[in-house]
Order: sequence, then structure tokens, then C-alpha cells
Amino acid sequence: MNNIRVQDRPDPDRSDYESGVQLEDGMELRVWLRLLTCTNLLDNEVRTRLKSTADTTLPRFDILAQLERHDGPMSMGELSKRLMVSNGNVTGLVDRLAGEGMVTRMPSPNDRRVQMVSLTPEGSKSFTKIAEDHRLWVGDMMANLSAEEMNALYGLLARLKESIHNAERENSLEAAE
Amino acid sequence: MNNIRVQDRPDPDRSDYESGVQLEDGMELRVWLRLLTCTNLLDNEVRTRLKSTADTTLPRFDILAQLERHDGPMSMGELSKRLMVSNGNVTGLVDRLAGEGMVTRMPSPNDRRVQMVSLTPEGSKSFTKIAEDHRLWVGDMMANLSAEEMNALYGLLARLKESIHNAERENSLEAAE
DNA sequence: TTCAATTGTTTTAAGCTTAAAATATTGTGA
DNA sequence: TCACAATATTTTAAGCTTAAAACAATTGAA
Repeated sequence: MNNIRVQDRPDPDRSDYESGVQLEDGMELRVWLRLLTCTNLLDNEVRTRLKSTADTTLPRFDILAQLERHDGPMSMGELSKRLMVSNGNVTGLVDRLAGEGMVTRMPSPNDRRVQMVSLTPEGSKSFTKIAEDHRLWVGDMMANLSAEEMNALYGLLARLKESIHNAERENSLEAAE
Repeated sequence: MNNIRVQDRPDPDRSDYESGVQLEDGMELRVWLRLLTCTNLLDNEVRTRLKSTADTTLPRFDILAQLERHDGPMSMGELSKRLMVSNGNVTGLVDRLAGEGMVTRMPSPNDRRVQMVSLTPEGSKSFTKIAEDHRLWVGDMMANLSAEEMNALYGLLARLKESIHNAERENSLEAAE
């Protein structure tokens, strides 16, 4: 289960994060590093453009996205759960967004522990514009792949996701012994 | 390293970072979010295990890996280039590794601006052990995929990488107008 | 030679991130 | 009611990251 052969080695491509791959490295490590390279390339590009066109960051954009689709104020804890980040993290991000006038924070009338966050009109408008750009950027960066390739990639990534979940499950079972 | 997403339901395919995909979203966004999901799952798992088994971090491990394969001391700038991170970043990481006794830093005899970093015997030993574990972890997490699937995925990621590079090139040309 | 540009590194300021401690509030069982 | 557990949020300490400023040393050109 470890003799997987590398199919195409057009490898004039020892650049990016993959340059650390050694000849004796297994296929799994190669795939992992290439996955990392692609994700980082895309991610960095998105962040750079977010910064240059809208002077904002991905985490901030993510908060706006949650608020936009939620339709109505959201508590800090709800944001934290949906974004899968820590509570303290949300506190800081909302602080900054509030400072920029993108969101407002109000104590809940029902429960004085709870802070309800809402998009301001400006925040909503800003989000709409950025989301549009974002979609275009991602489209651009995948423009060279055919519909068939996109489908194949989508399917393989689903398989990979499943595989990772299985491994995690097994690992946590082991730990529980 | 995040994006539009929604939440935490066990719904088989609408979990993780992808749950934010809307019906009307294009294939590109779907692929992007799934790519992000897979990378984050793997990445988080590796970081968690690195922390629990070796009490270290990925950036620190990356530095050790560069030093190990370089065979001989490396300058701060060289490390920075290879790892594609800023100089200041390397300064901090090497500080911590030196504090742990994993590396040593010495001024170059030729050029007094240059700091040469070397693995200590302990650092080398530690790296070897961790690298072995790391390979096993990644292998585990991809264990469900067949050799054919791995090859296909590897190839498609190469295509994607090319596509992203093209988009970046075009973008920078536009900007130069 | 001398001084200005370049190069290598560190420092600083800012932001993202987490885990854990601290606060504040609510809910609950005796 | 009262004390204690649970919940929501913020604060703190630590680490990663970058860009830009500051420093130090070297190089090169007049």
C-alpha cells in the first residue's frame, strides 16, 4: 500500500512548498505537499486581493458573510460556532469590524451576557461587492480546468475528505482505549 | 485560511468549511471550499499530533526539515527564501528553536552580517523521529484512496497549480499597464 | 578613499489564532 | 433564598505572520 508510483513527473516544478519533496518520499507526502501548494497559492492570492481592493482580511470577510446570510443579529457565540473559531477570536474580529463601522454590537435584551452583532447598511453593501469580486477571482484562478477536470477534482477531494475523517475516527478510538 | 461557510451539522456532505456553499454558487467556489476543507483537516490533524507527540509546531518542524536536508549550516536569509516566509519570521522561529537546543546560531566568518544556523545533534535526532511520524500520519489519512486515485489527484492538482500561476501572471500584467 | 547604494538581519507594530483564566449572568437544586 | 453549576463573553499570554523601519556590514563607483 505504499508503492504508488508517480505518474507524470514533468517535474520542472520543484517550486513552491513542494521543493522539499525527496526522491524517496512516498506518494502520500507528494500529494499532501501539492495540495498545500495549491491551497496556499489560492489563499494568498485571495488575501492579497482582499487587502488591495477592499482593505480588509479574510477572517473579517467571513464574519460579514455569516451575518449577511443569517438575516438578523447573531450572538458572539453563534458566530464562533459557525466559523469554527474560538470565542476570543470573534471578540477581536468584531471589535475591528465595529471600529470600521461594518457591524454594531448590542447587548441582548433577554440575556445580559449575550452580545448581538448586526451588519450595518455599509457593512452589507461592502460585503456584497467583495463577495462578487471573490467569486470572480476564484473563477479566474481555475479557468484553465475543463468542466470534466473540475468534476473529477471535486470527486477526488470528497474521497480524500472521507479518508481523513476515517483516519481521525480510528485515531480517536485508539486514544479512547 | 477560511471562507464562507456555515456550520456544524452531521449532514454528510454539508459539513466542515463547505457548509457555506449556496445552491447558486458556481463549481469553482465549490471546488475551492472543498480544497480548503481537505487542507484544513489534514493541516489541523498534523498540527495537533505534532503538539501532542513532540510538543512542537509546524513552522518549527519546517525549519528543522530545511536544515536537515541542506547538510551544513544555512544563513537566515537562505532559510527565509526556501521556506518562503519573511526574514523577521525566521528570526523568531530560530530564536525559539535555539532556546530549545535544537539549533545553534553563529555569525559567518566571511560576512559579519550573516548568521549561520545549524542543527544540533539533538535537533537532528528529534527531526528524524518526527519526520517518520509525520509520514505515517499523512499516509494514514490518505489510506482510503487507491493508487489510481492518488495519481489522478496528483495530476489534477498540477493542472490547478498551473492555472493559478497563469491567473497570477495575467493579473500582474494588467497591474503593470 | 569615501560615501552612497545594496544586502542581511533584527525590531516593531499590527493582526490572526488558540487555550486558559477571569468576569458576568443565568439557572437550579436544596 | 442561596450557593453552586453552567453559560456567554472578554482578557491574557503565547505563538505565527507580515510589512516596514532600523541597524549593521559590505560593495561599488566617483
